[in-house]
Amino acid sequence: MRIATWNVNSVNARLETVVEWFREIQPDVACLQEIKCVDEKFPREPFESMGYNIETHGQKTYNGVAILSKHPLSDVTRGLPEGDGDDHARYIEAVVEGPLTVRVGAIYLPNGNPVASEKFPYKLRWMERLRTHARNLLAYEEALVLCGDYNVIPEPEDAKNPENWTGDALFQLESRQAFRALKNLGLADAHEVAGEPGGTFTFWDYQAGAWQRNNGIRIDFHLLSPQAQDRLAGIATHRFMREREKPSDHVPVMIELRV
DNA sequence: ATGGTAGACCTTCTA
Repeated sequence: MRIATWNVNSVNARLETVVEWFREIQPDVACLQEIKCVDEKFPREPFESMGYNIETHGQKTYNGVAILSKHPLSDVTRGLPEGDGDDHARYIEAVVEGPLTVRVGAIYLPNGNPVASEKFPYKLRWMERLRTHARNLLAYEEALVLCGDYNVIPEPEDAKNPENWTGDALFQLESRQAFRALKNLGLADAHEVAGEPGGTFTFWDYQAGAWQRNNGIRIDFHLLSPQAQDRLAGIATHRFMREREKPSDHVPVMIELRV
C-alpha cells in the first residue's frame, strides 16, 4: 500500500499538475499540505472521479491540509489536541481501512521564521503538542504514519549548503532537538529505515535558481510506528515533479508498506 | 551584501 505526502503550494493553482500526478501514480493515500483554500473550495470532482475519498482541514490563503484515499477513511480528526487559540489548519488524521489498516496523520508544521519573532516559539509549542499526541497514538500499537512537511532540516546532510541555513528556524538547534525527541518516542524516519542516501532533497526554493543548482533541503518525511516500520518496502522521492510546468517548490515523497 | 519567485489578495503576508 502506497502512502504519499506532498506540499502542493495551493491545490487550485496547481490543479492540472496535481491531477496529472494522481493519474500517473495512483497512490492509495496522499496527504496534501498548503492547499490554501477553505473546505468548500477544494476541487473535489477530479479526484472523486478517480475514486478518491477526500477529507480536508482547509484555511483561506494559508496552510490547509487534506487526506485523499482510495480506501474508506474513518475516525477523522482535525487539528492537534490542546489547540486553544490556534487557528492554523495544519493537521488532519484518519484511519485508512485498506488492505492494511493504517492510521495516517498529515502534518504541515509551522515554518517558524524569523527566529526572533513570535513565530519561532509557536513552532516549538506546536512540535511539543505533536509529540504529546504522537505518544498517545503510539500507545495503540498500530501501524501509524505521520507524514508531511515538517519544516525541519534534521542533519547537515539534509541540505546542499547547510551553512546557508544557520540562523534559519528550519535548522535551529531547538527545532532539530524537538524533531529528534519526536523520533525518540519510537517513530522512525522511513528515509533512514530504507537506507536512502544523503542529498535526497524534497524542497527547492523558487528563488535564486535553487533548483538549477540543486540547492535543496529534505524537510518532507514519513515517520513510522514500529508496526509500520516492519512493513516498509520502499520509499521514492518524485524529483521529476520539480521539472514540470508550474511546479510546487516541494516534490511528492511516497512510501510503500507491505500488506 | 543583495535580491531573487510564487501564491493569495487588496497592497502586504507567508514561505
